[in-house]
Amino acid sequence: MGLTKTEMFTDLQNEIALFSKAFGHPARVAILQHLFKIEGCICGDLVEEIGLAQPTISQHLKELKLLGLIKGNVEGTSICYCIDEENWTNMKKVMFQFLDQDIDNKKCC
Amino acid sequence: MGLTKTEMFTDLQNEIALFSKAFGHPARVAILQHLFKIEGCICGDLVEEIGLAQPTISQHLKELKLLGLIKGNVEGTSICYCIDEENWTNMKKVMFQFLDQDIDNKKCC
DNA sequence: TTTATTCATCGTAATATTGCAATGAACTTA
DNA sequence: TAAGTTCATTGCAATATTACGATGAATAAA
Repeated sequence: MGLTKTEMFTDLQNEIALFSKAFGHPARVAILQHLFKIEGCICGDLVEEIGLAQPTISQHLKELKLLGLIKGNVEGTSICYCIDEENWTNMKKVMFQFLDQDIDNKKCC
Repeated sequence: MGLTKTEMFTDLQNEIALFSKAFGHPARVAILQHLFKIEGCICGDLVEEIGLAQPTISQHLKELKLLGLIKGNVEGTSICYCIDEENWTNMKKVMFQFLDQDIDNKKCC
């Protein structure tokens, strides 16, 4: 029914899923990569950089901001976005722990 | 329109998004965690373990298999699933490179 | 004050995802 | 062969996501 049954899962599992969902669209990946490349803030040229319409970019930025991965500061008529270092570091810890598991399934398969 | 414009992005960006999408549902996170915990194969008890209906689990397994993150071997009437180590390692490389960027945005924000 | 710029929000259309009942396919066992 | 087990597939309903035109809010510049 398009409705994820979050109550059946642990907080950690839901957290991993939420972070992953944020990275689950190439536009958001591109936005984040650009923010890293710029090494600082980005004020305005994301629309040209990515190539989607302005409301679409704005929507993607909103999602990333809601999750806390980026933050935005008003700067005159434009807004300045950058990675939220602290939250990014926390997210990394969670994701690394999930991804970086070693496995030894010689038992079968 | 619900339709991602993949052609606007690089192969890497799309790849990161696809992997992330796979982790973007807590049921798939739980399935993968269980496969790691078991340290080998899992034949059948995933439905009880997760708590969703059998067709739903089957569908999630299919997605993970399609991406290559897990593989399944027929074993009598049941099927034995386990992590595909090689593909998992490759995925890790891609995801780590994306996630593990250091940033120094003292310039603003 | 008027106009321009920048970005957010609203509304809407289209596609995607999630979940499950019903059913089917393949194998095992009696 | 008949019945049981295990898992995949089909079909459907409901919700979520993506994208963008139109519009609005806030500020800057003329």
